Amino acid sequence: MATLEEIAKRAKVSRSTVSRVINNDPRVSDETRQRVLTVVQRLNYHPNLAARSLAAGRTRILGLVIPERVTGLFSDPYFPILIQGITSACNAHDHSVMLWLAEPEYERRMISQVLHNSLIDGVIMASMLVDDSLMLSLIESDLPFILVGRHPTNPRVNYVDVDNINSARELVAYLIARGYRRIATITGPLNMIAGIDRLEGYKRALRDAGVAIDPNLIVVGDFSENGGYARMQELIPLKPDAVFVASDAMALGALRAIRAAGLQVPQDIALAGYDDMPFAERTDPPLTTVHQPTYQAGFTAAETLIELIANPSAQPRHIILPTQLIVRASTDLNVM
Amino acid sequence: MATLEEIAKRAKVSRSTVSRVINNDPRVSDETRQRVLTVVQRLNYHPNLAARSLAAGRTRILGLVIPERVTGLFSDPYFPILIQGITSACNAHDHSVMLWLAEPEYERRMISQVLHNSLIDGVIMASMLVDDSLMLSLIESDLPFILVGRHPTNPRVNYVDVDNINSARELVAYLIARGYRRIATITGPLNMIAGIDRLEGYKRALRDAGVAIDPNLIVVGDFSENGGYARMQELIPLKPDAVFVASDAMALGALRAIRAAGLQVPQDIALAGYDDMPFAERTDPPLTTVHQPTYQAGFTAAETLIELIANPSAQPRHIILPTQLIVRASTDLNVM
DNA sequence: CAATTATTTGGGAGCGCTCCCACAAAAGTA
DNA sequence: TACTTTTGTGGGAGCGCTCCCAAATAATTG
Repeated sequence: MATLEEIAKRAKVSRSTVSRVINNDPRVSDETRQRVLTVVQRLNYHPNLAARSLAAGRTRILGLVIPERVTGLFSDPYFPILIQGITSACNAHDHSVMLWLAEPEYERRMISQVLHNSLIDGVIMASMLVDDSLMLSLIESDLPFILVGRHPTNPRVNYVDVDNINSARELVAYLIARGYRRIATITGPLNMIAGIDRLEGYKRALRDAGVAIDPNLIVVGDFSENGGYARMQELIPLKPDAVFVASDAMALGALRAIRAAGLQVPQDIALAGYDDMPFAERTDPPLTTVHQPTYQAGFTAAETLIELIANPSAQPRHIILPTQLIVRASTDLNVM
Repeated sequence: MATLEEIAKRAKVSRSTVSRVINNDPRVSDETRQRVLTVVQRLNYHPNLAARSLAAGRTRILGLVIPERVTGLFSDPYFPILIQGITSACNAHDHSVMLWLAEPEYERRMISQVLHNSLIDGVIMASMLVDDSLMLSLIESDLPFILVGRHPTNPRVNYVDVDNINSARELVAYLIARGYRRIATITGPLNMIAGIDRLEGYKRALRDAGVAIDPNLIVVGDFSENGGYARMQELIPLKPDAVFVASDAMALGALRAIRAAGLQVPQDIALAGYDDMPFAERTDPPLTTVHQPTYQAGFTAAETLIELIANPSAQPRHIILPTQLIVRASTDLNVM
């Protein structure tokens, strides 16, 4: 494998000049640049990233950390779509991605790998728990990082998120407007900010409309399909007329549970999810839900992180992406 | 951040000795080793990977390349599960993963990134096309790599796979044994080896049973749910009594198409998939399919690659993992 | 036209580690 | 006792790059 020095010799310039050329330093004459580039291409030269990293302290590699407490979480298409957005942005900005799935049994090792890695310029963390220990370590470290999903308390933490509270509120307000009154909810895990916020949105909608909040109609789920099935089974005897489920994956399970009980959606129970996963428009009946731009969130997170790496003293970024209420037949027979 | 030299000074030994300790070299006295380890822990020292890589030429990082031609391919849970297996093995062997989703528009750049990266010790490629250009480059390079999915022609290429031909044959043979005769198939893409092999298994089963192969009953799909829906619509007018769909994701689409046509599974058309994805047991009716150990495939691929890196002159590895026919109600009302 | 400034180039130092060789001390052998 | 072997340790060289400073050359200015 060719080295800088070889290219230099071949192009009859110094190591430094070649380095300038491959790093797009303007202080090189066009003539020399051209000569160097020719040799670079002829020898198919690529700089050694390890050496570059060692000398410059930058690698153009982003670390991506995804929790994996619930194995099923990762078979939800949310993360794959998010990853696509991230890798797209990385491709567009000539960066690469290192991936860690946070297996609890290796947590300590992973944390030190990520923090002391010296091979990544920054970290993207997706939907961690509010008290995640890696996140606490990151806050103390000086490694740039960004969350997908807001941090509830620390305003200095960068994040990309959607307005979970208001979008959930809007969805439940819609259910109320449709005439439903006994509205239950299956929440996400309440140690995840998305779970907390969507529940808060549910409560606000009821409060805004003067509908009493019945604690029995609030059951805590785990974002998994099987969890949705089980929680829905608990809700059915309480005879809600509508259920807001905090994720489409859980809604899928809830739908099965309703069917298994011999009830119909939306005639007996109206059902609404959250996420607008690709399958939501193909369920039977199609699922009313909140569209959130998952791919875009990944893309934006990566792009913002790259900016933050270039400019570490920048103001904290709190980016809120727009959502959209998607009404389908699971809450209204007349739609689609 | 601490360096080797600092630890050495603090522990009153040389740089070399510290290096030996952190690399588990036996040529250190227990006493010295203990003293060094104490300092290492007190200072929370972690070797700089870039420096190590530069000096030693090894990084303990594996590259993972996943095709992304069809965006939907990645929202199929197959890849997430595979990735879980890979990262698990990496965790167990103290390795890390760099991820590339092969976006066609960046193909050339990705190839050179992967090949000239000097930051990865080897590459895992998942279900590439048979003539993938990165794979061709890898064959010419001396970077160790392993495929998930066999290579049809080159016996020197390492792979982990299942016996797609025989498992598909077994499934179709089961359909024949159940009395179905007019058996159609929706294949995978025929530029992927899994697509080719599963079709071959289908043909062999028919041939073995002396059932004529009707080319009209063979339609080429793309492993996506929407593709399955569309291909099934084409098949319905041909009135097959059973359909072997080459992936569960496509089978999901096919199931919708059959329902949309007002037909019943399995009474009007029996349906069988392939993969045994988590959702297959939750469809209505549950889906007969072939279980393949996806997580295990990822785990084995990573582990084998790590071995190959340690021992580059090893014999090529062709690892076949076992599959299992899973019979559910979509082919037999009496089951489950 | 001399003096200043801008542009372009070269080479040394050093990033933090591993590998090799040298050497001292301890252990084994004739 | 003198020799070889084993065990443990230290230090130099160097991996391939970037960054800094100096020097040479070209362009600009009063």
